[in-house]
Parts: sequence; structure tokens; C-alpha cells
Amino acid sequence: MLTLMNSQSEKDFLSHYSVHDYDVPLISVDMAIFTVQDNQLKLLIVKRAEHPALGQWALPGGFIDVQKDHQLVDTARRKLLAKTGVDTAYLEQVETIGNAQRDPRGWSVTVAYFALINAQALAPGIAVEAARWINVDTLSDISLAFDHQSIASRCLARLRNKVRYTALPTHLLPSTFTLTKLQTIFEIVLGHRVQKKSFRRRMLDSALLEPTGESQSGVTRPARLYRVNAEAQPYFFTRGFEGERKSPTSE
Amino acid sequence: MLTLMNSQSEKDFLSHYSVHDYDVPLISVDMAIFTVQDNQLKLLIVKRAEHPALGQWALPGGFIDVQKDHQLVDTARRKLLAKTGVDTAYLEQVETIGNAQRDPRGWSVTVAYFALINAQALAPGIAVEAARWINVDTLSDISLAFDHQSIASRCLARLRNKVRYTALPTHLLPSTFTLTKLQTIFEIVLGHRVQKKSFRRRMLDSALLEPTGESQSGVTRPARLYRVNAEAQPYFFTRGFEGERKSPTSE
DNA sequence: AGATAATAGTGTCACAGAGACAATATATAG
DNA sequence: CTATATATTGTCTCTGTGACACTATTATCT
Repeated sequence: MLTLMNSQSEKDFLSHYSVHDYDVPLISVDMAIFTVQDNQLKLLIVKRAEHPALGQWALPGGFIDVQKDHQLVDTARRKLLAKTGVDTAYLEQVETIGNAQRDPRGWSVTVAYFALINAQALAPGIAVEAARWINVDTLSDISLAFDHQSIASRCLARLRNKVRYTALPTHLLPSTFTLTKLQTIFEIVLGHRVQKKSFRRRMLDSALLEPTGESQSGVTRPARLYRVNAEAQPYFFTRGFEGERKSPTSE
Repeated sequence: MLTLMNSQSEKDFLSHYSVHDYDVPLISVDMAIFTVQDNQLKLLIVKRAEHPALGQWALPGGFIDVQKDHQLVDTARRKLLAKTGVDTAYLEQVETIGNAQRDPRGWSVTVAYFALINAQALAPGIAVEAARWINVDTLSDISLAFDHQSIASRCLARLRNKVRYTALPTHLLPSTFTLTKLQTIFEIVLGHRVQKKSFRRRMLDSALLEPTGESQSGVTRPARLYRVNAEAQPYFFTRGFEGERKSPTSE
């Protein structure tokens, strides 16, 4: 009953189909990999080892391997693992850009992801020479291949925006952490201070965290350790951090 | 100085490059086109005229035309125009899905967009037989080709979520409208009622709208007409609609 | 042992914006 | 002039953030 007006069966159609009969765009995956080191939010860039843009700094990325990659995010995961040695990270698709200008090879589409990784999990020796962590604040000073600077900016904007009303930055920390550590990470990512009380209220009321029962002892009062609550669903706070309420110096 | 270890120049490289030397995925654009008719949020589906999945209902979509389309969104715009006759619509990229299973032709990537159009702008006669507007509430009862049901759900979820803290539904109305009309559209999209006062406060305080100075006269008190403020930047409310505060029937 | 320094954690009020609900305003129709 | 229907406004409550000060707990110093 599916024959309809077209007498060719789907099976016949598929047996003669080849993507190479068409003028197809390139498709790739590019990644903005973020971590926090030295109290700075940093982005990984790599030096291109192949044409085009050989020798230029760029975001890690590459083509889909239709044999190895079961789905799109696997391509991202594979690139992440290759460049950082990390296979447990938060990955989020940000945007797909496609046009005829962005790559000299022709019409090209790239799917941008961002990843958050814990700096402690980084394999130390990997690709030191061909890779660099740059402070995101210096992103605008740096020249990257293709449209990677713009892609990186978009990923950063998405991250910063999302941090306002989710608990994403937990992924930038080891599996257990103190609330003060977590707050510091939030502040680094957001780029401004937040009120201690507001921060703690949010985190503790949301049930996103659970206490491990242990404390981190130091030279001062020990801080309780927390981990991410495994049962917690992705959670959106009904209000974001609002930033400062009164600005005494500016009207 | 860009010669490096690789003696081939980028020009040489590009002159020998062909995308057809590689195993590349298919890439397409699929769209969830929404409008409001008869006080219902509706989604456009079309009957497939070609293999594969010939004769099945699906989301409008298709391949990038590397000649006609300057960028990805142009593909979406072109498909939208072809199916609805509408060329002024709100378009937003939602998600890109890629895997080996979703299309029988092989590894396939699709970029999903949603569009909001004003029902009054619809060209009446276009493709009536091969297209249908379905109520989004019946989406789960309907079988669509490929993974289009899942894509449509994601687009709907994105739309509903975004309506909570933006003024997107203005795009579902003609260029001038009353606040009551706008509120009704919000309620239809959100799927629940909102408080009249809250709604008006938000809209009027945000400066997203500006009064036309005119009123719509009817059998009762005339309602002021508004239009979208052209200078207004995309605006996110600091709080979303919160829904009902007390639920008297459920504890 | 007691004082000090330093960070962890809490109490409390002000404030903004949403929800609830009622009151008032302004058209047309009869 | 009155009734009806919808538009528009007033005002109180409620929730969650910002501000800021206060208390708690540890190690170290004297």
C-alpha cells in the first residue's frame, strides 16, 4: 500500500542510493573544553597538524568517523579523550554552524559542543606542545583558525548563562568538594562574586548535593564535604543569580 | 613559515581535496513549524513524496542546497517558504541529531529548527492535501517518519520552556495585537493559565511592546493595540512564570 | 590554658517580582 | 439609562535573592 505513485520500492531506491551522487557539505564537530586552573576559567586550544590552517591554533575537533561513532556525541567524546585523556566530562551541544565561507574546502557544517572537565583528572603529559590552556578572558586577543573564535565565544556565553540557573560547575570539581570551593568555581565561571548565604541556600535547598558526612580538615574550621546527588535530576533554579542589587559606585 | 613538517602547501592540498574521497554522513535540516489556530498550538506535518519513508507523515525538511543556501538557516527558511508560503517567521535552531540508525540511507545528521508563524499569514491554498496541522497534544498519538516524533517533541519542549521567560509568542500573532490576545497565546503555548495582572506587569514593564496608540473596538470596552518594539533586544525575564502557587485539589 | 587568626556556617531584614483576587473603567446593545 | 462584557488597575501575599553582621570551630602561637 506504500507503492503510491512511485513504482520503485524503497528497497530498490536504497540499493541504488549513494551520498556521493550529491553535492554534500563537510560535517565536523568542534569543542570548547573548559576547566578551572589557577583560579581561572580556561579553554583548550590545539595547534593544527594538518591542512587547512596547518600550524594555526584551533579548537579541538574533527570529522565524524562513521565506523567508530555511534552518534554525534561520540565524535565529541572521542576528540575529548584524544586531547585530554578524560572520558568523564559534562558534554553539551551548543550550536551548529554551516555556511560556504567558514572552511576553504567548501560548504561546511560544524556541530559545536562544550565540555567541562575537572583539572585534576587531566592526564599530565598529553600533547603538551601542541595544546594550550588559555584564560577565557584573553580569548578576544587570540587568533584562531576558521570561525573558532566565534564558536568559542558562543560556547562561553552559553556556559556563563547556564551557570546562572543550574549547578553545572560541579563538573569542574573532583567528586567531593566543599561549598566554599564550589562557590569559588561559580564565581570564576560567572566572572563576579556571589553572596555566600544566597549561594548556600540555593545549593542546599535544591537537594542537588548530598553531604558525604566527612569534612576537610585544614588549619581552620573544617568544611563539610559534599558530592553531587546521583538521583538529582537536571535542575533549573526558578531565579538566576541576580548579581549586585545596589551598585554604590555606578548609577 | 607555515610550511612546517608538511611540505605540501595549503593550496596544493585544497586543489586535490574532494569530500567524495571520504565516508561522509548525510546532512539535512528538519523543522517543527508551529502556529496557533482555533485556540490550539499546532504543528505542521507533511506527507513524504519520495523515498525513503514515502507516503509517511514527517516534519518538513530536506537537504542543504550548496548553491542556493548561504548558511544553514537559509535551508530552513527555504523549506519553510516552500511549505507555508511564509517568509517572515521566528526561526530558532534547537538541536542536531546524528547517528547511524535514524535514516536507512546510512549515517545521517539533521539540524532541527523550530519556526513560529502567524496563522493569518499562511497562504491558504498551499499543498493542502500533502500537509496537515496537528494539535501538539496529539503528537504522541501520531506516527512520524524517521525520528521526527522525537525531534518534534524536543522542539515543543524548547518552545514551552522558552516561553516561560521570554516573549517569543508575539511571533505567533499579527504585527499588532491586544494584551488579552497575547495572553491567550501564551496560555495556549504554555498549556496553563497565567494571572492577568502578572502577565501585564511583565509585558509592560519589559518595554518589549509599544502601544500603537490605537484601540481595537468591539462590543465591549476597546483594548489598546500594541506592537513589538523594534529596538527591543532579545529579553530574558529574570523569573519565569511560576504557575499556580497553591494547588487546592492536590497536596 | 588562653588568645588569635582564619575560614565555615547561620540569622535576619530588605527588596523585587510573581500569584491571588477584587475593584474600577469604558465600550455597545437594548 | 441600564445591563453586559471585556479592559485595566490596586493591593496584598508569597518566595527566593541580596546585604551584611554574627556565631562556630579548628590550629597555632604565646
